[in-house]
Amino acid sequence: MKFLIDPKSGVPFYRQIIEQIKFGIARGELATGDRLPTVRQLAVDLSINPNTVVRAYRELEIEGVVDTQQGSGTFIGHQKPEIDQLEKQRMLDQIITDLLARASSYGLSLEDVLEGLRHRKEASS
Amino acid sequence: MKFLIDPKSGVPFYRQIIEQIKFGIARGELATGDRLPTVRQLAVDLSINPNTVVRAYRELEIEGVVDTQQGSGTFIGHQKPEIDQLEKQRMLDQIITDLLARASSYGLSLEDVLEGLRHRKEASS
DNA sequence: ATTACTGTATTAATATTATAGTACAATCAT
DNA sequence: ATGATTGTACTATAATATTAATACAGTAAT
Repeated sequence: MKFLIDPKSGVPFYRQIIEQIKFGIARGELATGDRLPTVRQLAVDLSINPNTVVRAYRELEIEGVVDTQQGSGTFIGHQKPEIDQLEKQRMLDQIITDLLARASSYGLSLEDVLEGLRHRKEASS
Repeated sequence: MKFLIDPKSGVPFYRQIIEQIKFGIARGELATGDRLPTVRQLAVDLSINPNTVVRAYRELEIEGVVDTQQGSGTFIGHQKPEIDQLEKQRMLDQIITDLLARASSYGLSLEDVLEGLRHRKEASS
């Protein structure tokens, strides 16, 4: 699984990591027992400080989402985060709200956006 | 439109304000030209400092979501019909590209987004 | 025991957020 | 022109959140 953080989003790095791991689990890309990148490796990949990764992993462990074992690594736990369909819907709402706000500031309507997306869909099929 | 902030959410006040205004626009409750509460009034309503409201409004203006006019107030952004068609199309492409990138990082497909937008459309009609 | 990897802990530095206070400037109704 | 309302600008301060630096400790393979 690939990780990406957006420094301009205003969302703290460690929270972005947490979100991505939760969603990775929700969509089945990460399953129980899977090993996460090491603290140092992910820090290098994202060009951030290892402690920032530590913080993300630790919060996830407190929630029971991951198991960490000193010396061997951090793994996806048995207890799945309560993210499911509701959380996914919330994220979709968030994304669409941002999209529409941005579109409207350029005089683009919901219909314009819908039309644009339909074209994308055709183009990709 | 009523505003509410949750001090316990961990989300900065100014960001909560921004979110609520964007959401209001997205669901049609706030339309172009509508006037937002004054800086001072909203500060009183939410029991926060006026500067915090200022910050929210300023960020929204930078994004082009609202227009502020000293002396008269802050308004939902005026659309700019003088943008030519080509520029509009280019902007739409950009917005959609950004949208899909963000959506896919959360495991949301183009189809998910389309579906979400259709719901918005129904809700607003 | 050594080596190289893992996470852990503590402290320090920096950035962000929120508040307070004060003064200024544009707009509008009168 | 006046007065009331609007947003703007600036400084200062404090609290909190976030990130960084550095040293420590467990695990596993050799």
